[in-house]
Amino acid sequence: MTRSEAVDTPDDGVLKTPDRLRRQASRLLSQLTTRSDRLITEGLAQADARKWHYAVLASLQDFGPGSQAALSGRTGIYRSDMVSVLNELAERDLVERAPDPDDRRRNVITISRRGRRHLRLLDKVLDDLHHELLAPLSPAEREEFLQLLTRLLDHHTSQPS
Amino acid sequence: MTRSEAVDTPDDGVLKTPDRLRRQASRLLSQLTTRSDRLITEGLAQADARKWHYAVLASLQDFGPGSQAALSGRTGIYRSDMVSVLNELAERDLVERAPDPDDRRRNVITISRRGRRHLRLLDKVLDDLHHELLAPLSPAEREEFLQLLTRLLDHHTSQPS
DNA sequence: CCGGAACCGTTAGTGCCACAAACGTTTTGT
DNA sequence: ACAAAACGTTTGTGGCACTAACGGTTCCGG
Repeated sequence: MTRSEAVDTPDDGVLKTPDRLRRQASRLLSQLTTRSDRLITEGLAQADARKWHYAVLASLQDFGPGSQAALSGRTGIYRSDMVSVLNELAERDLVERAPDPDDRRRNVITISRRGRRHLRLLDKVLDDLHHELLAPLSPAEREEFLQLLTRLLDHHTSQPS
Repeated sequence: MTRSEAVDTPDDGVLKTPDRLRRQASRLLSQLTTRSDRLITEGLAQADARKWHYAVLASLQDFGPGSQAALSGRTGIYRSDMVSVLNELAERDLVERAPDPDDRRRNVITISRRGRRHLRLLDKVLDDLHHELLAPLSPAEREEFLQLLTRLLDHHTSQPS
């Protein structure tokens, strides 16, 4: 009978996480984002895509051709990382990368016909994935959730201090 | 006058992000989490801590000493990564790591007096940081936000399929 | 008109995080 | 008694956000 606890500590806290952790917004955010990222990444992988592909294609579709720097600005992807994203897109013939005759520093990126078709597919795939991601929320709650996220993000992107 | 666009394209979309991206929950989540993580990481760094330190210390305080595997379960930190976290905590004398005489596979991790004091400091620091993180939301909205996050996370941790 | 500053795409590399694989040691189940 | 499992540890992987530096090009001020 060396086990001095088992009586008044009914072995409850085996896998339990402290409440202070459970209620931390930062922790909830990062854990949920981990799940969300995995969901999206795996879903897009089945369409031979990564989430950045979608961002670039959507930006091209909605705002027209642009330089890599412009795409970086629109999508938030770093220009360093943009290179390999465009390599992947170009090698799948979803975009065309051509030197800009007016400014020989630049490449002009254009979405192709296949790119447009692929974008429609990805739109559908992502729609389904987000349905799965937000499954437990009612339509009104989803809207509320997006609003809260947007407000928080706007706040922290405009005044980073 | 070779610039053939500037007229009917009033240079609107320079930094603009497509609405489909702006309204993607997964994207909002990961962007906000990036900001949140940076905020927390930098804030904790000023207290010579990382966020995992807090998770481990809080778990020890709330549920008592435990093996590294138990701490992994409580905090969600992988056992591989737990090693270096405990090294850092032990080298700061915030926890004690001793072999378990009853099961020589295990180490028993115990929070120290200094650890308890440090945990109180971190609690305060994190409280301030979360105040900053959630600044744009009213108290009711913060509660709503936490609820939504919790429900989503619970849903995706219980049934991962 | 010329020289430096700024911009462009690109390469390489950093640090953090979630996670997987394998290993020696020790304990457990049958 | 012997295989299976658990434990702590080391090492490695892949993704992401981000920095630094580079050669090439264009812009701008004197």
